[in-house]
Amino acid sequence: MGEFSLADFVPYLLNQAAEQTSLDFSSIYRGRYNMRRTEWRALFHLGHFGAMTATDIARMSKMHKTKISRAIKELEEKRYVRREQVSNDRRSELLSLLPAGQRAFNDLYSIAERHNAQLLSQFSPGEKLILLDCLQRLSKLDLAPPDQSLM
Amino acid sequence: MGEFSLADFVPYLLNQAAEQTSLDFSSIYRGRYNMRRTEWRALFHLGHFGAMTATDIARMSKMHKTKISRAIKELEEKRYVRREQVSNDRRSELLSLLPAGQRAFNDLYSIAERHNAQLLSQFSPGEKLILLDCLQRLSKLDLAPPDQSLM
DNA sequence: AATATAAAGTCACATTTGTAACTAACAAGC
DNA sequence: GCTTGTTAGTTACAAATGTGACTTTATATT
Repeated sequence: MGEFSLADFVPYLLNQAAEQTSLDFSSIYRGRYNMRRTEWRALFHLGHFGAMTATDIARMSKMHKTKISRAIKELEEKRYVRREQVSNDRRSELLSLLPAGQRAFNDLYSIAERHNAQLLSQFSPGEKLILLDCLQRLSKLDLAPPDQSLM
Repeated sequence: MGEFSLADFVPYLLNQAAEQTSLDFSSIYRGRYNMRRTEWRALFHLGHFGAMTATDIARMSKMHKTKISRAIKELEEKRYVRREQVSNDRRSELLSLLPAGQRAFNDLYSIAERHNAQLLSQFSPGEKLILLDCLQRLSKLDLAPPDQSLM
């Protein structure tokens, strides 16, 4: 590798890009639904992957469990999410979207989709493939759906 | 448009990747020099680009000026940075590294370099080129608001 | 059964951040 | 001179976050 510049420093670049790309979208879920980023993320997981526990969300999103706890509390007060005792383990609560939460998710999801498409539109198909693959590898995402049988 | 997954949502991926990749490095500048991330970033800018004002750092790093202000205050108390009245405009202060700051920068810079090389080592040369190029384009992107009617 | 260990989730406290108001210095217009 | 507006940087207060302790429940060992 040749000369090392700030412009080639990956964590820095990722941060800059993350700031830049999430700015306008955050104003939307905040303005429309008065949601914080952690709430949007939790809602996204529940809407996209279906009902799961707070621990599942924490594992998949890599957010700390206290952040999840607070986000869920907010979403519950907004009547977006409900808790259920579903297993024989009374410690864990299965979270699922209520109608209002489902509507908010559908709305924001479609906006996210368009926003994402717009961001990616500047890249060629080959660049898109490599970019997404590299980012997934860098983030070491654990996107495996929750396996109930393991719990 | 095909199936849209969280794993393909660029702002989300960027955030995850940014968190993941800056984690181990942050423990270094925190453990060795008791610096927060904003301090490290400000120090990085001063070390890499040379003396500049707080406003310059804010503009280049896209951090808010209050964050910069607090970071500079900390760096000044650690005797890493000094302020100078250099122009005829007495509002602005030129910031530059003091010897201890320069040493900290050199140390951390070389670690960042190795850390970066290690992060990139998992990618092929072609992937590296595309990844860095895409990230640079994403971080400089100035998107028009997708839909004004949303506000 | 009794004990120890661990997990799900919450709470309390301290740190960090965002927002808006603020001071001080400049700059333009009248 | 005097406004009016702008910029550099700081401060104060509110909001968000990280950390660790805590409660309750489950599991493993003896």
